[in-house]
Amino acid sequence: MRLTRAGEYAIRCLLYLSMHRDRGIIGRKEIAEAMDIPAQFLGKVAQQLARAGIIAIRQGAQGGYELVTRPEELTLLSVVEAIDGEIFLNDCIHRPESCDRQCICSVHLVWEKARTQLRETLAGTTLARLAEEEAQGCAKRSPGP
Amino acid sequence: MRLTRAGEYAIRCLLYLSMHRDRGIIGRKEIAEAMDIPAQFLGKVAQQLARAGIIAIRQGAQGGYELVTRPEELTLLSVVEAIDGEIFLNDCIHRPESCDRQCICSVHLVWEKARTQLRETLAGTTLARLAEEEAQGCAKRSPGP
DNA sequence: GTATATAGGATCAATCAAGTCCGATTAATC
DNA sequence: GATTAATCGGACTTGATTGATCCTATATAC
Repeated sequence: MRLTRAGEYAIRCLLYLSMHRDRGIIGRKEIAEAMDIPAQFLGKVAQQLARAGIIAIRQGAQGGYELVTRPEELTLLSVVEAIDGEIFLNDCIHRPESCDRQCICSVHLVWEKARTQLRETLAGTTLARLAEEEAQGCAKRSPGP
Repeated sequence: MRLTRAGEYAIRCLLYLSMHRDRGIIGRKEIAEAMDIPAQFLGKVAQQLARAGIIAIRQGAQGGYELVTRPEELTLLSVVEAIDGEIFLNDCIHRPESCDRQCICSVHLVWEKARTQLRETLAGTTLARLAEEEAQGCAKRSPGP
């Protein structure tokens, strides 16, 4: 599973919104410029985030995006899966019907384990924590638990 | 990082070779038929495995492929990386120059951690163990340590 | 020398990623 | 209410990648 650009942009956008939550609605253009995201493309990404219930979109003048999920409850996993779909590492696990071989299952177990680990790692990281670490600056990082 | 078909075929091929190691050189056609791999495509995959020093290829009549790495020492990681290249989950980690943003590093740490976990899981699985589990049949699996 | 079998380069169709364009729509403001 | 600001959302483009297949060259057993 590869994190696409769209997924990366989604994380950046939400990071910005998390760090400026007190300001409410923030324009797409501001976010795009601050976080180096093509503005039009951000529009696409934002639509998906809105459909997933992560942000709210306000159209018209003074419109923009607003976080409607608490950053403490927003995990990287939900962000990535809202954009790129469910994480899977190979076709056979995602679509069992694409692989009718019965005896590769020992291999599948390994991939299943790897997938679970990956999802748990992403599920264990909240936007709130990322925003906090960003605010502290890059010099003072901690790898976290 | 997505396991490609080529990677899946490589694993199947090596699994077959591991389970029939005593027979030495085995023809491409036999492997292809037994493991449901397009024969021509297996040729491409085999070339990469040979370049990585995992198998030896014998041309000509009675030619075929032979395992030259001990299955006990052959890990899923080395197989996958021989075929699909080094595992990475996003561009920014693979090519740091593609992302000159300084303050996404807290995010990068998470991806780095996930990547390391994934590689360790794959590195902890040998072809020997997979072959053994295959031999025992699917009904009697154990998730492993 | 002939039959057998892989090597390796070229090619191809399908899919996907990443992004752009543009008319439609919505909302604030004068 | 007209204007202006801003996003929506579908169509489109471009480039890369995947998953093959075809064909000629080459190597080997017999």
